[in-house]
Amino acid sequence: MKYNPSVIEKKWQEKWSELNSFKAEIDYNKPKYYVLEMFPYPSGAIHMGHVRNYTLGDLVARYKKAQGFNVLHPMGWDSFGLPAENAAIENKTHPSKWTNSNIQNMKIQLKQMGLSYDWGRELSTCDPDYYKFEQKMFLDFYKSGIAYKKETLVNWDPVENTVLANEQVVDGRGWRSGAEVEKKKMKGWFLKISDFADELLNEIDNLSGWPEKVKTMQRNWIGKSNGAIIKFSLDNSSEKISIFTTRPDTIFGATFIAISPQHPLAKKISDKDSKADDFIKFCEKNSTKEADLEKAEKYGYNTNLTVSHPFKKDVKLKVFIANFILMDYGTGAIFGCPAHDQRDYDFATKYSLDIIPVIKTKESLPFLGDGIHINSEFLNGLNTDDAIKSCIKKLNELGIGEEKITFRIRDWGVSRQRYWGCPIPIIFCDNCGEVPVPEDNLPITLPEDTSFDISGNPLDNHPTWKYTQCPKCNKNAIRETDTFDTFFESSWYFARFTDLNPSSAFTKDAIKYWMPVDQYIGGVEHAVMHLLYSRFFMRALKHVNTLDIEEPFNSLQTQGMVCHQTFKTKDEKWVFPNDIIKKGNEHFHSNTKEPVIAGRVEKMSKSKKNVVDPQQIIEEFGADTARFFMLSDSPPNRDMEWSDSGVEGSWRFLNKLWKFVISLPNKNNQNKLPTIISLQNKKLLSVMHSTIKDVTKAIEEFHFNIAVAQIRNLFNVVFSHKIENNDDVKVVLFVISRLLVLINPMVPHIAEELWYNLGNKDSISNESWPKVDLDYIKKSNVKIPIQVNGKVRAVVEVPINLNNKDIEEIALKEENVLKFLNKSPKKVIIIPNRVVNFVV
RNA sequence: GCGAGCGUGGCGGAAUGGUAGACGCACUGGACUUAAAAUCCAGAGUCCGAUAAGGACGUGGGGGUUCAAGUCCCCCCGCUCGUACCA
Repeated sequence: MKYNPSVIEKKWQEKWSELNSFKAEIDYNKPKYYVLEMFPYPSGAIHMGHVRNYTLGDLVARYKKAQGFNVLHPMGWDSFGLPAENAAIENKTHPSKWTNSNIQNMKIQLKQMGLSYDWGRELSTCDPDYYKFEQKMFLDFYKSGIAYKKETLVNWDPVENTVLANEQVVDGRGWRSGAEVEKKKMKGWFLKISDFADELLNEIDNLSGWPEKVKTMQRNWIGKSNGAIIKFSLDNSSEKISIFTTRPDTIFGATFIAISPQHPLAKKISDKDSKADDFIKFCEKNSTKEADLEKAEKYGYNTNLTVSHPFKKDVKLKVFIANFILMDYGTGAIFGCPAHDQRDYDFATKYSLDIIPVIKTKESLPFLGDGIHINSEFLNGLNTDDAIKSCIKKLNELGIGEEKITFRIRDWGVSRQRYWGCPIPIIFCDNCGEVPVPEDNLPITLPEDTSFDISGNPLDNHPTWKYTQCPKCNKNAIRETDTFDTFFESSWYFARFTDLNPSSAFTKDAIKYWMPVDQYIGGVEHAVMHLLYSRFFMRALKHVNTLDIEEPFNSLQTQGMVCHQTFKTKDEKWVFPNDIIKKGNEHFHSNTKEPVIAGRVEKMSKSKKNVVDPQQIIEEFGADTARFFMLSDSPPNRDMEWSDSGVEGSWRFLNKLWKFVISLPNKNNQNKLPTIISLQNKKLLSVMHSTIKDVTKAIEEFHFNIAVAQIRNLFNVVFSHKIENNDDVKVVLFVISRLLVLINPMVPHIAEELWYNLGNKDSISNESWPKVDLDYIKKSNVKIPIQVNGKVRAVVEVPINLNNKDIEEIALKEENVLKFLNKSPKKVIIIPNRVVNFVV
């Protein structure tokens, strides 16, 4: 019988489906475990990133099931978003049609991977039955003040008359039109994540199951800073400029003021000063991307206005409008202290402004460290901390400033001027203003007859959709034509999975039983935004009494990218790996036979053509091989390289395992060990028990590649085990059956089939995780390296826990040790059972 | 620019501060075969040495802490992710 994955994989997928093997139901007698992988955007077909993500999740789900947990493992579709709209424009297919056919296709592919999902809980965010609930959530947020409208800057394509996503801005130009992008002010809906900033920050400390790097990134993103507001009086005016600073102690080193081009004062100035207006317009010719803004050269415009120094009335500071000051941070204005800030220093040098050191230092300026203050009147002689306190006290006394905490995090703009998203349930009435849509009228669904030919927002362009009556006064009114950011949908889908109840978003019992998600798995690229928005959303829903959850994800694992070698022809054209023929170390194009240059290993991307289609791998080798390779090569949190030879290695291993099990004799009872166990059998059992221990540990620690290595190692030992009598057979059957249980979460189809071949009636998916017998692992001897000056000169095997004196004696009998130990050692370091080091 | 992470043989990667390179891939030799593939057995970081014993070197680069550093600290280089309207 040959290993034929296409037959057995289909067989077991059907069986699991028939038996409802992975259906999750509340069971108060069992501990629950909720495993979730980030749901995919239905782009058309699954790619290797999905295969990796879902293989990791499936391993956890199946492992936890074997551990006796009641496992919830659902899957759905993050189906609103920009690509559907682009497809509509390019291929003239309606977003809903395109999206749903993608979903169908991808669902078939996911099923072929043999993932243990409870498909009864499938959801799709573009379904009105899903998004109707978030319209209600938005109305609750609106009524409680969490949602509000404000003006913001967007990327505007003046040719297409449309708002561009940052992604659609390439080198400052619209991706389709090529027109220079402008910043445009536009009103949009925002959620007050800033009200929750402090709580979101503090609670990071309690996310013990999260990677430190993600927590650090979130802390930095929220960016709490303690500082002060200082009000500067504008000369010859009653106007004041409020600035925010984290270093009020350097106030005597202030030599200029800089305000954002979007600052209200900048606008006032530009009304009277056409050059200022030109400068502001110049600043607006940049994308809204932070990286672009920061990398752009720093410019300032001297407004010729001055302010007085708050503590030295005769000192005048020039007021600049500067392109690097963000209106969204602090107050949109700063004072510049060139001596102690790099950016201020660069700016002052460029515009020949004074540089006044106020902290004593021998180092060159700008000096960014702490120290004793000079040139600072009442702050002289103080260190930084004391000077900050002292300065704030004085500001308070004079009524010109105060202590202030600001956050870097900005409120979440949820408005998108697009069709393929959830409509925002607000109506604008000339009489009544903003009016929320009455809950009885939800959901507000998208019109199906939409044209994507005209530029701009299709909902706004639609001939009838936006026209309606005001729910309050019944007069003609207009609907909000913005739709939600798709992060809105992904901020609560995990809670919705606990119960797809048609009448309410959540049910109390299901939430209480299943939430929070015990293990969430997805790409690092979501480390901040999606994960932070989800944490915020839970709190916002709690605030409006919809849910009683704070932290949605108990434990988080982030996976690395799937990479592959790139290939280029001589004339710099990318070539698909599929079209490559390898001869020795050289590569050739399969059609043209021309030599091809092998490039770097990079993240799989369509543009570089270094993609391998999972579908093809599954067809050629089966899902188990694909899954096994995904797990075996790299630890989950690191990037991995997809290699053909690696896949073949996995394929070979599964074949070897198959042949070995199929050819075993006397497969009747795998649970009976012989009454007397021979030494060689004892050794095998010992390896098995330490493997169970190590595999369990590796899985718990998310080091799946180590788990794979341990299992392979156990198999190598069984494989070379001498089978000479019936006792040996019994032991090998005992070991191999447990090996199958260990490997089942990785390669469930072959594990099921071999389990069945061993004579088992029940599915291996219902089998519990093998237990470790520590008696088999106990060691009597231990190998200890003997070092001289930290270099290993011999290794001795001694009884475990042997006393230091005896170990030293044995060590000193080693010839090679004595060779390097020409005088008596200065010091002897003995770490019991570990190491002996003679220091000469 | 800023924030975060990563860097170990030819390659993917193992290593509670305690024998660096587990396991796998590629490779080499052997068995089987008319031959090849597949499979099985064995070898292997680099250099010196004899193919041995043994030694020197070796975890991106430079410095430091320690009896002992891939692991801890400082500086630098390279790559990757995020940077708020891609998901």
